[in-house]
Amino acid sequence: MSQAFGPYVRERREAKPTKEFSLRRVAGRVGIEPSYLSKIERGEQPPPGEETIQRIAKELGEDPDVLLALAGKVSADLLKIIRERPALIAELLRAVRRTPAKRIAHAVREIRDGEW
Amino acid sequence: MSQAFGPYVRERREAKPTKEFSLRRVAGRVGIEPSYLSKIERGEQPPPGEETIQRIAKELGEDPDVLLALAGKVSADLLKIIRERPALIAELLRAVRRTPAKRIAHAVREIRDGEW
DNA sequence: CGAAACGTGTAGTATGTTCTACACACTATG
DNA sequence: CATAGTGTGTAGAACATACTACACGTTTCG
Repeated sequence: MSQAFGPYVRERREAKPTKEFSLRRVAGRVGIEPSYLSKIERGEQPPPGEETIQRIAKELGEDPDVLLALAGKVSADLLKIIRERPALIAELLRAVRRTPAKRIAHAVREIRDGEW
Repeated sequence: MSQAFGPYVRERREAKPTKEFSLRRVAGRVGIEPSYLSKIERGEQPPPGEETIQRIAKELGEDPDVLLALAGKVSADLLKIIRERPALIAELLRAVRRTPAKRIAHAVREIRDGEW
């Protein structure tokens, strides 16, 4: 669960063209110790907490949900959505487990735009 | 988050007609210390871990997802479903956030049975 | 009435999570 | 070449999570 997150972040960060994305500067803007980010990127430490991951995502222009998933986590706001109607949403999630992306996207459109 | 779980479990357990549902016996079958269950039911301790909640749910015939929600948690298998396709499922969940239950149930049926 | 079962109080413990602080050796640059 | 910046190593620490072990007084019931 934690071996994918670090290297991915490193790769994304190093893909940036400017010197503004040195490990130390990114760590500084994210608000963590450089040594901590270093260990995380090399997978020596497990991924940081959600808030820190959100800031890393913003900093690197990555999708927070994807980054959180790589860290084995799920965004707190999604958890809240589930907890508000657990039986219903659990049913929905288990229904989409093996559903092709196309079909889910179609359902999203229907839900949003109203299908009647 | 934790003040609802305990009392709800207590109420459900005490609603059982037989002596097989004494705190001690339930704790025994669930595999935890009676004093621990006692404290949980009175909200003196936070809810137990997911596995324990699952066993309590089974023992009392309750919906595990609902019990987990009362404990401020979400089932690990649902988290896995999200983590497998984070962007897509996150979009789906945020789309259903304020959608009436009826409409979600309709979408579930469509997803399951195929709407074309 | 005595033993078994009851619920609860007290006192811990093991493990995981999420970080900080600082020193070090190397590299790039003005 | 001095200095600023780089990534990393070591050593922890604060806090949360998820429990156990056992003793105590009370109630139930054969």
